Amino acid sequence: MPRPSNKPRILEAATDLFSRKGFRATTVRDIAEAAGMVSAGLYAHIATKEDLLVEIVREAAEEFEQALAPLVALPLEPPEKLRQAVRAHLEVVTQSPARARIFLDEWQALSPPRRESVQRWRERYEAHWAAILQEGAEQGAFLVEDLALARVFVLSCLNAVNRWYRPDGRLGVEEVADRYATWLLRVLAGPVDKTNHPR
Amino acid sequence: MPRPSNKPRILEAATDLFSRKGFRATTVRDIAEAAGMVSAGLYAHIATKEDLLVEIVREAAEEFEQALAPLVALPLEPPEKLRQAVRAHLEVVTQSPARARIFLDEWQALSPPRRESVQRWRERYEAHWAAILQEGAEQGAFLVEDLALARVFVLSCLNAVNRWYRPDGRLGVEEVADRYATWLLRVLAGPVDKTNHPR
DNA sequence: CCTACCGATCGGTAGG
DNA sequence: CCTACCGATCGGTAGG
Repeated sequence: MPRPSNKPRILEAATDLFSRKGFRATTVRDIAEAAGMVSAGLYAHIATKEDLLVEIVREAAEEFEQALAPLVALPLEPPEKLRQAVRAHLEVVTQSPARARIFLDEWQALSPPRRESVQRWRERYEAHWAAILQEGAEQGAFLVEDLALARVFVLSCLNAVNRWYRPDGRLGVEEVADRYATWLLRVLAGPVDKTNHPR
Repeated sequence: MPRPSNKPRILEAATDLFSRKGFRATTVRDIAEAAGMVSAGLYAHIATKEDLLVEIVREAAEEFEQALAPLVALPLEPPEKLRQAVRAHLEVVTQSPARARIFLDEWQALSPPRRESVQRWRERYEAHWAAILQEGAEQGAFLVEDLALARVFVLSCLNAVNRWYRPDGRLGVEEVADRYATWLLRVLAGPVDKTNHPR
């Protein structure tokens, strides 16, 4: 009978600590204690503290990827696709807040060789958003002038939710997603000129 | 004749290092070297490394405050006031990027007693934005349903510019400010219902 | 602002 | 996964 490894406990402890205190401010002794062992015991499961951070970032990247990728291929009207993408992203951001925070911010503590692979994961995820916006622009549903800037704008708003959202707060994630989607669709709908003046 | 103190050099070095590497990853030896002295020499000017961070956050808070406060009292139409506020905020964010980053993020490395005064500076600044939005709502120019959420939304987008803006990039800060202001005004203009269907 | 230094703590290893 | 430990580095001080 294989008894359960404690690796998941270590990852869980590190995720919580890295997200709350930051990678540099977290010691291997902190992690070991939270996982119920002494610091030397960690090294039966990991090679370095930095590997732990990479592994958490990878988990988080997969979580974002799996939330969004299926949606991108769906045959939806662009506004509805955007609305569902906003909801999917915010669900990850609010329901795995520690992992999400590490994917969004704390990966920057990695040293250059490992940063680059993380950067590729991030670019791959952002490419899904580019595709959603591109599709909306091609179909004439999104009239925004600068798609690259619009993508940055959209993801800025959404990612920041990770910093302020609290599960016991005034708004649930569905409410935030609905309002944010509505607002972002106003941005993407393009200039509204009720008087039909030429611009 | 009072010769010029090296305190400004220390602050400048610490601002650069804290913003690039983070507070925890920056050593007092790093700062001293960048300021042209040995680490013990720092302590002729400061009491602790943390004091240095507090001082930088205070400088940054003042810079944001001085950019926005005069504007808030001006007799401008709400959309124009918002546009000018966006520009003022983004100018600080892009022209003092290191200081701004410390005001926006790195202050969280402070331990609880000092964090609280920083939090008050931040709340004071955010109150100006609340006032701008409130005024627009009262005058009927901004029709957004949830002013508190709108303020978070607006500041999220604007603050994130600090993370991606590069002086040698495709867009200058004026262009980013103009487009962002346009987009945010679409959000704040409220629902546009060209067909006059009831909602 | 420098030389010299300190106690604490860091990430990680040896050996079982 | 533990006991025992290591070299490096940390923020900061003494004394001038």
